Order: sequence, then structure tokens, then C-alpha cells
Amino acid sequence: MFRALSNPARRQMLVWLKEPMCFPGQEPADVEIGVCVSDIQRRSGLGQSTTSQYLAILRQAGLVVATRRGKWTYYRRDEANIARLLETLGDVF
Amino acid sequence: MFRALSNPARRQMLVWLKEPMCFPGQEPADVEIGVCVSDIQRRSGLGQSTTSQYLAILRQAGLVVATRRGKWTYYRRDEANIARLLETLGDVF
DNA sequence: ATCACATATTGGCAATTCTCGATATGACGA
DNA sequence: TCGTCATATCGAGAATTGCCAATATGTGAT
Repeated sequence: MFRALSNPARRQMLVWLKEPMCFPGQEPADVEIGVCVSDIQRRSGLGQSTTSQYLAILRQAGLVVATRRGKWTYYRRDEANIARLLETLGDVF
Repeated sequence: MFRALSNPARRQMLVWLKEPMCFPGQEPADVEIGVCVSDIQRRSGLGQSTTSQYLAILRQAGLVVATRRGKWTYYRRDEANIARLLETLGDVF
């Protein structure tokens, strides 16, 4: 988790995903499923492969969850797990 | 801060410093000033230079404070700042 | 002034991370 | 089936980190 968040771009992605509606073209109905990779990539300015990898790292750290629908993969925050991690953080440190 | 905590040895040091009395030879009077580098080094098993560098990184991240007394440098947690950082963390993520 | 000791800094090498372009996979439409 | 589009994975080079031994700095005792 610390490794995942030690990168500014990945931290930024996690913050952006708090407001899925701030991505262009997002419909209210999409909020629950998340934001697709290309939208995140466009906003981050990183390459496509880098964006995909970073989201995979965030997923492995349990910070986001991915949902594949058709050709798109949507990412959204794993709020429950994030809350749990923050709580553990407060206990340990 | 995330970079500082992305290393297991540095996280361990921060946790150890929660209980300064657990270091051999610590007197109750020493608790306030902290633990000296050699004690932390012995416990971590890392080299002297590595230990010194890691403590410097923790200090730059605002997680510990250093007090020089004679030839010794004592490190202790910056509890106020740690609490502030954890709070900010909860706000941002 | 000099020695010994605790800590800090430097130089370097191996391992990891960052980031990209190229390529592979998988799904949809014609 | 073929082409296209979204995403994932691979391979690689530059940059950073991990960690050490060697050296430098600062302090107290002689």
C-alpha cells in the first residue's frame, strides 16, 4: 500500500476517482461502476501502458476495484478497504 | 512521507520508537529524549551508515525529531506531526 | 593537541521503479 | 472472419532506491 501511494501520479488517480463525475462524458449512471482507463489516461497525461500498470498496482494494493464491461475496464475506489487501511494505519503508527 | 514509509525497515523503526523502553539500557529518564542511533542500528541489523540515513529520511518526512546531546544523537517520534499527517491522510484519501 | 567514540556524509554497485513504445489479448461490429 | 478499439502485458533504458564500506565531522576525555 505504501509503495502504491509513494508515487504522485498514483495518489492523484486515487483522489480523482473520488469524483467520477469530474471526468468528461461521465453519466450519473456510470458513477457506481467507475471510470474507464482511457479517461484516466487522458487526464493524467501518462502513456496508455503506464496508466494501465498504475491502476493494476492500485488494485493489487486493494485501493481500487476493476470491472470489465465489454471492451472497457472501469476502475473505482474500494472505499470499504480504504477506510479499513486508514484505520489500521492509525493503529500501527 | 509515503516515500519514507514505503521502506519496511523505516516503518519498523517508527514502530519501535513507540516503545523506547524496549531498547536495552534505556532509563525512564531517557524516554523523552529518545533512542540513540547505535541502539536502533543494533536492533535493525543494518549498517551504521544505512541506519543514520534512514533516520535522516524519517526526520525529513517530519516523522521523528533528533536531539544531539554530547556525542549521541537521540531520535524520538514527532507524535504531534504524525497525528496531523494521519489526519490529513484521512481528509485527502 | 590528541585519541577514541558516536554519528554523518560520500562513493559505489546491485536492485527496483518509472515510463515509454511495441506487441498481445479480448470484445464488438461489419 | 476481419478489422478496430480498449486494455493488458512485454521489453528496455533512464532514474531512483537499498545498502554497504570508507571517510569525514564533531564531541568528550586525557
